[in-house]
Amino acid sequence: MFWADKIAADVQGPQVVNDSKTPSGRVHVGSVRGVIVHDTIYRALKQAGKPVKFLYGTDDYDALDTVPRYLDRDRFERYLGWPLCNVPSPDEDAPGDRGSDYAKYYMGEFLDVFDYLGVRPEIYYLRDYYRSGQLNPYIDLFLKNAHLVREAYYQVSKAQRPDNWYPFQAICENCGKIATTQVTDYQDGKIFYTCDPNATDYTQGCGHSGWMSPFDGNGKLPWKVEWVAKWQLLGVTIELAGKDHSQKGGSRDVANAICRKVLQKNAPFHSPYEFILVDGTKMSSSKGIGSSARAMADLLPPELLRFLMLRTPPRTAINFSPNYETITRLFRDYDGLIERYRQGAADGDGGLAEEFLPLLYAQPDGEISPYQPFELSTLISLLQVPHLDLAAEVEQRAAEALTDRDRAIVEERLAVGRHWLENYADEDEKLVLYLEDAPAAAATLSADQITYVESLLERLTALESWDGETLQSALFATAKALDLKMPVAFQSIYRAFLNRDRGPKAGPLLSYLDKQLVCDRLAEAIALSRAAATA
RNA sequence: GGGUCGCUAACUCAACGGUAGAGUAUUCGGCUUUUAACCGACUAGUUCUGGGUUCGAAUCCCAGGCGACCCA
Repeated sequence: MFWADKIAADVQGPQVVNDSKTPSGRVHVGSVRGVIVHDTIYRALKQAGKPVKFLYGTDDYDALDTVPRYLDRDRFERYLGWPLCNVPSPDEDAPGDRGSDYAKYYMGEFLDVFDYLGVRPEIYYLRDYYRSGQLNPYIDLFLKNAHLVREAYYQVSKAQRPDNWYPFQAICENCGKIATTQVTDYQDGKIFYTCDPNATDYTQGCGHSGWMSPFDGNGKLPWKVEWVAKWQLLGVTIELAGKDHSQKGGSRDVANAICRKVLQKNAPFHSPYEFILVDGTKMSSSKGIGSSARAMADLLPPELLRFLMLRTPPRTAINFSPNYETITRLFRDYDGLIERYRQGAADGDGGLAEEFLPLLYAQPDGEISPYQPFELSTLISLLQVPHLDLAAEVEQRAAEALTDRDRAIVEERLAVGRHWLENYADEDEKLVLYLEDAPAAAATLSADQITYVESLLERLTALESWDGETLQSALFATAKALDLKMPVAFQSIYRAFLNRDRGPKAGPLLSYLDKQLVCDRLAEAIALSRAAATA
């Protein structure tokens, strides 16, 4: 059974799936996994006919704890420690509500990716629940039961809290920071707090202290406590967390304990999900282009990005880096499924065969619409042949006449190929034409290949026109005349010009080059190979 | 130091107590316009190691190794 369906099958009654994100800056692609995992569970529940809501929260009362390196440090440093919803937007003229504040700005960016991926939860902003007073009862409850919260922290994560520690972070009335305040008393609906200069290592409190109401947005519950309050307020029944939070004694563990102790009920269904690794190591947002969610959405069509995230069960790490190998494999796997689906292998016992479930859940709109697949690797290759009529080439290679949908997919794949070549391809993954000097492999032709190239040279010299088709014919005719196998013949060309054993269609490739250069190079390859053979 | 997850064919992964499979790569064969394409076939594994449970273990248990990550 597919992992999401298994989760869906195991729960009873109406479900509320929840996930959330702290919009502290640009979001890297690892965060997309949680989004897709929850969305897939949501879809599986719907598929199973169970009543379900899907919520996604913005933790915008969290403090700004670092200025991302892509922002102006001088401008934002003074807001360190402030709730994200009170920090100004990096671009105050941004459209919609993105100009209003920092949280809305970065959440907006992330939500663009949701939209792209067809993920449509009900979005909420924690600031609204704090300011409107909807969290007041829970704030009161946890402040009154501070001893139980301390106990949970201690028992689960061995974190000692002093007896006068209260689970609340006030927004300092004097300096606006939420990260620096410590609450040491709660009486008659008021907290006593101090804005401690040494509370954090990234910003200083102002030293202010006083009594204040903790309600209506004057501050927040600490994260692990807030989690529990959210569950209760929203009726959450399913919420997974990244494995960093899911360790024994980790934040989820603590939250679960608080839930049991204070609310005396079980926490929502939970399961950890793994990270996305790049070259076997965790990705970090400081690695640049490959890692941002936006960048990945710019490279991959939505169904492919979804497919990448959901075909691997949540507990297994996904290895992904945008190199030739990985990217072409992803498309090949996806297209392979599409092809099998198209061939009518879709029906299983009483529904879609299990192997197609990842395909189904990968569709942003929930409908699989098949097409005639084209290998991305082929298209990438074709893209690099100068002067090639791509549309005609694809048309000609197609097994069946192309439909409009097929053409649209090919166009999309070509766009992926171009984008990849421009932004991700290493030099040795690109086709490099050796225009100046003969590459090393030019000296490695076999005796047969030397004969072939000699014969080819004669034929080429006699050619009147220099177009791709004519050249392609000449290459074939020469091989045929010598009764040489095609791969062997063509290898000599690729070695002489590309320093590799295989390459794209050779005729158009050579037609791009000057005739003299081609002839000189072939002669040079013969000479070099002969010299190497006698040496 | 403690913890979580993982280790299966050359590579990426599947099988989750019942004959270890798939894709890719390799190899071989086919293809008179095909050349990073297509078609076909073969090959591919002490399931990290060592113990244990079981009629039966890749699968469950214990110990160790390696790797990634988390917490201190």
